[in-house]
Amino acid sequence: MSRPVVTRFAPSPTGYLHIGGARTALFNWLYARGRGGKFLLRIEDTDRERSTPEATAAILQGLAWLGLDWDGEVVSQFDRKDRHAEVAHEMLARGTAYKCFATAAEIAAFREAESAKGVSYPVFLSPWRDADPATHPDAPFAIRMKAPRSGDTVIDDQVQGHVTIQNATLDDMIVLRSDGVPTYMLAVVVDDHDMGVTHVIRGDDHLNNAARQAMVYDAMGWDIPVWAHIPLIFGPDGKKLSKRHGAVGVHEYQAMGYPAAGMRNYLTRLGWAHGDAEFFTDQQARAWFDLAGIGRAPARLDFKKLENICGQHIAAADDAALLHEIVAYRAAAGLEALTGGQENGLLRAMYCLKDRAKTLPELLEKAEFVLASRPISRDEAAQKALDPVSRGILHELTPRLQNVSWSKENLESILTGTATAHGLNFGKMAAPLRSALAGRMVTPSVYDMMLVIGQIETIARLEDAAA
RNA sequence: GGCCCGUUCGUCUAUCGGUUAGGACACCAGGUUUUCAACCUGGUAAGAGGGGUUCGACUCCCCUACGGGCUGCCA
Repeated sequence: MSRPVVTRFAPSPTGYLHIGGARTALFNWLYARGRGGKFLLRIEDTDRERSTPEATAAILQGLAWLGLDWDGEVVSQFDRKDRHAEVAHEMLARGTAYKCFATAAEIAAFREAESAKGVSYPVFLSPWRDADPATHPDAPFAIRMKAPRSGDTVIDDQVQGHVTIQNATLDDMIVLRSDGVPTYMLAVVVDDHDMGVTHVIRGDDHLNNAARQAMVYDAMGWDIPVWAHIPLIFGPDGKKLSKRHGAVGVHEYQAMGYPAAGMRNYLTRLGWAHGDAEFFTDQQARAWFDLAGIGRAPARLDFKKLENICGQHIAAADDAALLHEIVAYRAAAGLEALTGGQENGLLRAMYCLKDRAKTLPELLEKAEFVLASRPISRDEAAQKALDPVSRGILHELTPRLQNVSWSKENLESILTGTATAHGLNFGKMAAPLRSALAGRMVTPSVYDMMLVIGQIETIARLEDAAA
């Protein structure tokens, strides 16, 4: 009985990929990928005024960054307008739609008159619904769906449950405009049907529309897909997400240095739960994701939790993969590309870097010791750590490091030995060492730094600092 | 205005009529420590309000409040 799952993401190309849209795409992707199904992409570009190729490119880029791959070609809704019109005419032929000659001005006048009379819900009832074709004028007409005027339409939604909408509150929606251009309400249904979409997972701003769309499916005798209307995402203050909240486009999250795996995990968990699972891999997400686990209330963005999750993913990431992600991040953030030497250094240092950073820029900050080259520039705190006494100790240290085999054990005994000789605990001595080696005070362990940059470079930097 | 949806710790959530309402992030206190990150121990903290139904409601029903959505020849 179970047909293969086909889901889709259908953004309109009027801007960047919104974080909420990204989550919708992610849910669709997870659902399909977890079931061996297909995940399709359709660009709803029928609004020629607002659609731009740049926006389409931005959306594709955003999906690519998040690692959401789609099956087949990207479908352009605009390209399918002839098919939409064909369906509208078929509805006409079936008698489930009719020609309406009412002009926009007439409809506007009707609404105005109705609200003036105090009617709170002016549903426009076209006088042409049951008109004799013989009375049709030779004028432009729109095609309206002949919707049921009584009774209820029940949407069986996987997230919202059974939602009942009274048909009397719905007007006969236009499926084909008088200029022959199909409306969105018709196009979605035709496209979803033609593309074989079995599960429609989308924002709950479409919940009410689902009733009208169900009518189109019925009018054409098509199977209604499984519906799942998911709540929107709110800003940290519980208000609708908008630009004043800061980052709303996924590209901004990339530029802030959140790893894609962390974003996927966080976004999956936002509005969906699988028991107490908080941190999980893509494999687990695909295996666990289901419609039943989706919550009904809008969720707020929480950057602290995003960071925490991202930190765990950075720590768990493969070194080479992490390096690639860092390279991409720097490009996205408009930072200078790393040199080959810096990349190699990063790779060697990754083991002591990745479990101390929650974001990529934080990792890079702590990697300064391997990214910088002599002479090491020091920030203010690092300069303060190099007082005369400290310099003296560094100076005294270098010969001891000269003829030693470079291992953590040896370094440990030399450094702690020197510290105790001066009546210092190791913490006191680590400060000038950090300053000398990295030029800053927030770094990996001093042993790790020395091991990574090597004996010669270590001694050179200590001598520089002691001078 | 009408219709539709929603409401558990600050936040994300678990619970699917019977629990001392659990976990995670954040926060606070203490510990560890080589800075940061991390880690260990403990702690503060929730069913919007009001009615029902029931032996028993966070859970089912109704009302109110608040939030959101839809109400276009926009998508």
